[in-house]
Amino acid sequence: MSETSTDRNERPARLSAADWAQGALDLLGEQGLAAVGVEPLARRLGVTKGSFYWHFPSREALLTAALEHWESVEQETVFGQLEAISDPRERLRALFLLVAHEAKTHIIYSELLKALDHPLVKPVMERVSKRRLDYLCASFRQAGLGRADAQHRARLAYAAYVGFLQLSLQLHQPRLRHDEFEAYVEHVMRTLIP
Amino acid sequence: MSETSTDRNERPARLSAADWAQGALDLLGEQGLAAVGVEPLARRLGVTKGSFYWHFPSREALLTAALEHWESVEQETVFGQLEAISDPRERLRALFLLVAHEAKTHIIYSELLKALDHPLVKPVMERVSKRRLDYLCASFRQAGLGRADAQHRARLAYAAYVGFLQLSLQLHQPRLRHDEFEAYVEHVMRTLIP
DNA sequence: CAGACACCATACGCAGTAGTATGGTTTGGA
DNA sequence: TCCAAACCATACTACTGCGTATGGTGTCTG
Repeated sequence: MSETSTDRNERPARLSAADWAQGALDLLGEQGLAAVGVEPLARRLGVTKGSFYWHFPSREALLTAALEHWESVEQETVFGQLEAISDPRERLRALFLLVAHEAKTHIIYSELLKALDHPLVKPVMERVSKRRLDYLCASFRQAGLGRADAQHRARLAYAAYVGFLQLSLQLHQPRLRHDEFEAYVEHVMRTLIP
Repeated sequence: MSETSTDRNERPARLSAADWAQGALDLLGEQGLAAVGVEPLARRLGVTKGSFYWHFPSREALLTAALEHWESVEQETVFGQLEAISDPRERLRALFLLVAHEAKTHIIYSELLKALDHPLVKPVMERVSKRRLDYLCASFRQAGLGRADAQHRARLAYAAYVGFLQLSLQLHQPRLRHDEFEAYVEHVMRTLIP
């Protein structure tokens, strides 16, 4: 991510605005939005906030940049691989499996979900959630459901996704074993995919 | 809640520990756990923190008391009314409808869900969530599902509940109109109740 | 009526964070 | 080589929150 770093590994590296934004996203995924502060992040990156305020005018600007970057990456990450699959049922299955094997994007999504009261987060999440919901709804329609049913089923499936994230990532729940988890995903797909 | 208040209305009231705990829950439901601070809450109650530290030794103690109170009330509020219904399918329907018409308990539950990283919150939520999940699982079993299916269906239903809370309470989502909302609940029940 | 106790205000110390000001160091290019 | 820009450190101010110390006011009781 950082072109300005030495070939070696770490220490004597100059930072770019993108490095700060990426660091913010890392911290966000690990400890939540509240933990994304200027000084903590600076310590983490091995510099002081004197560096930060050269790249960004404020903490808000950092969050804006980080969220913007996440939102753009999120698009292709989640939906990019699914465009190829033509059969809607198979595509829904693939989507469930993709989402189930928790990637980094989902961790960040989960943390952002917990920070929906923040004015910078809300509009981003509204856009992302709406896109996903619409995609789900369209897929369920293609799978044969009627207009209203598809909408409701999409909402249900998406709520299940969100709830699963919270319960499994945050609460460390009985921490499903791998096979048990696969069985759960199978059950969900059988239940929700027409 | 406060026995020590004047018959009139507000101002010249002495506070009890229970008043502080209730105030903490109110604030928690409105602005999240992070907003439950000693001084902010004191301002809200029209006193200073000098009062607070007479009733509680620390902020932690306040949170502990508030969570304890919430957990005990939560029990009867959610499950109390359902014990009466014998038919498992009808009981599940009633549960869905009860939960769907968002009460105050669910708002607090939702906020606590966003604060699961907090050491005082996690054990409480683990207990509450486990009780609810077990209850759901047992009901699905009584409704005819096998052992594994009941467990998975319970997990799915509970995830849908959690996700619905986050999406509808936090994100103000297209903000379902009343009839549309009822239709959604109907769809969920048709889909999830065997 | 006079303590005694419950409840509260005021004032303080300490720590953490946002943001500013300013000067120092490194780097690339003329 | 030398300058200018990019990058960073240090040292501040201001604010907010937790917790403590201490003294004040209302109320109940003997």
